[in-house]
Amino acid sequence: MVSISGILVDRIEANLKDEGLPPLSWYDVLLEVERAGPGGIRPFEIKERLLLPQYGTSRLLKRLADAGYVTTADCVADGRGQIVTITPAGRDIRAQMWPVYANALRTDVQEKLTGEEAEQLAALLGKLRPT
Amino acid sequence: MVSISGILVDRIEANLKDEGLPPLSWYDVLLEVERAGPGGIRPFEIKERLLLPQYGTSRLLKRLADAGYVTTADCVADGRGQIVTITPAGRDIRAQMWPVYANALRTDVQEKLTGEEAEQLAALLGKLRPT
DNA sequence: CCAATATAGATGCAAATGCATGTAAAATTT
DNA sequence: AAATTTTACATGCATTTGCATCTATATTGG
Repeated sequence: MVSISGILVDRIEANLKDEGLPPLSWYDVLLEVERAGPGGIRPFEIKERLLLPQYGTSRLLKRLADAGYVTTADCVADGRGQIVTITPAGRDIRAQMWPVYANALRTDVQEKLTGEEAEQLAALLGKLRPT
Repeated sequence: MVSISGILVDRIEANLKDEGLPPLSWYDVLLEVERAGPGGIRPFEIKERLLLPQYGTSRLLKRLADAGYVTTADCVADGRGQIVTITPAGRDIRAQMWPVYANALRTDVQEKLTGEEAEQLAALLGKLRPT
């Protein structure tokens, strides 16, 4: 990543790697799956919410499943689809990632921005997020 | 790219691709090389300014050279190093990329932010940029 | 009901990236 | 000035990404 605001993401990635934790994209997916609760979530929903390409979603989920962080089951309501649910290990690793995520933002960002500026930034970036 | 502000970058990338133009990273490097003027620039300087990994810089420059957008020559003052300069074709392609870049920002960003907000965002992101 | 089309997901192949390491030429140390 | 360390850049290998395409099920139109 180069240019503009990739800096934030790069910092978080670097910190996660230093801690021996998975990349940020895993966090995003795990969060969606965890939020979905026991009913699980369909891969295409993850794709839509995270704006990931279809093949990216497919492979990310494969890696998460291989790592034991999610499980996938055939969807009874739709023979084409799957239902993804989080495992205890998945919950656990996401919990470990969260403070690194937050700290990377707090440490690196607050070094250069005031609290008010950080809030403004968050708000502005939030507005950019496609609906 | 997922998360936070990668959205901006993704949009620009998508627009560049639609126009059949090279990726954003090429723009960044070309801009540095062009700015350096006839004296050229050393790869390690590009690496430092763009926060690219060393191997990434090396390969990016190779692709740019293969595409005919830059030329590399041995550095007389330092036997280890090189001097990179832009070619007319390089200047040209960067000029083609610029409006796409700018428009992607203007179109996608200004749809959701007021002019004032856009300026704030640029200022905040600028502050994050490591020196 | 059948044909055509759309949707969910997987995957082969090529290109890009990350990591570790290699080579060669400074710069520094003693 | 010889030995050591640092700096500049390249590259082999594994992982990841992008693109195109494939399979299978669902939906829609006649």
